[in-house]
Amino acid sequence: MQVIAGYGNGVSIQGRKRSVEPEGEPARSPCPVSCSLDVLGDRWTLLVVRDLILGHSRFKDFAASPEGIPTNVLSDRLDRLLRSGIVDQVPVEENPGRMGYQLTKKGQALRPLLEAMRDWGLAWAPGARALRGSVKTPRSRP
Amino acid sequence: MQVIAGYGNGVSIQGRKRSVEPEGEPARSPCPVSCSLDVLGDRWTLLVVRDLILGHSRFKDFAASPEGIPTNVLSDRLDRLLRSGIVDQVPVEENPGRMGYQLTKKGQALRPLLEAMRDWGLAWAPGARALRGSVKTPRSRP
DNA sequence: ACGTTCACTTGCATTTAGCAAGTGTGAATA
DNA sequence: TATTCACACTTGCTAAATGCAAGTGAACGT
Repeated sequence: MQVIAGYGNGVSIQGRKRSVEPEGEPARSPCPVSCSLDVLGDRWTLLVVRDLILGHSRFKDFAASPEGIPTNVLSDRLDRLLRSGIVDQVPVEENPGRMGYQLTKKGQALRPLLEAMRDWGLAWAPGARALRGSVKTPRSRP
Repeated sequence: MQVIAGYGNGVSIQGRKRSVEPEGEPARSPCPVSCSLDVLGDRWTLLVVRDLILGHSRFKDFAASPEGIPTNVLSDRLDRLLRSGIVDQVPVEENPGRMGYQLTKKGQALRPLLEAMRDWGLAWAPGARALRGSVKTPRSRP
């Protein structure tokens, strides 16, 4: 489901802005870990968040990431991220009328989680290695 | 696939110890976040790790968690966790001959990740609330 | 005006999740 | 010893999600 051009909430600009309806499924339990996994628990969602943290903002950029997310899955994940308030849409600077994605406050709050995941991966996952342009822990300037 | 009684690695004790063969799929990319998600990226795996951190060690305990993991999925996740070296099996203390699960060092290293997930859930997930016996940040004694 | 890029959608085969029921072994009980 | 019970799974089946290739239409560049 993805209403493209409609009245009501999520006013469309040239058939590009998705309508953002609140959300779907009920939580499996009140456990905060479980609730987080209800939103983030799959193989792709956090990779999109990673890309957003790295500064990517457009569909093609997410699709071009080395893991190769299928476009229908990407479309679905962006939709969920919008509905759960982790990202929102803004007109692309160099090209208004085209929409890009960015993290909301709620989404930016995922940075420590991504960093923990990166750290564990570096320490314990066999094939992982530090990458140019990977998520960095912010440091106070010297 | 789950060899129950066999010679070779993973010597069985009364048909309860799973054979632990290295692992399956190749990494999607060398990104440490992606590599972590290759192992942890689904709706159940980290809930099992949470239970292990909470001190649970047996199949029935995981199965009894409020999220209600199906037993076939639980079986599969324990298998993967074993193969990826995040948990191992030990005889249950009060009842040797019965096997329980526990975190390895690699698995214990997931604690910061779980804590980050708990923190984000508490701060941003609608239905989340702190639970008795939930994952706690260890504090230095006063 | 025309072709290209972009952001998706659609169709379809394969895989995984979810549910209920069944199986074999060890432990407890009669 | 025979029965029952609990436990740790497995099996079978349906529904949903994933993965891949191809298609669509608005926007952009020329």
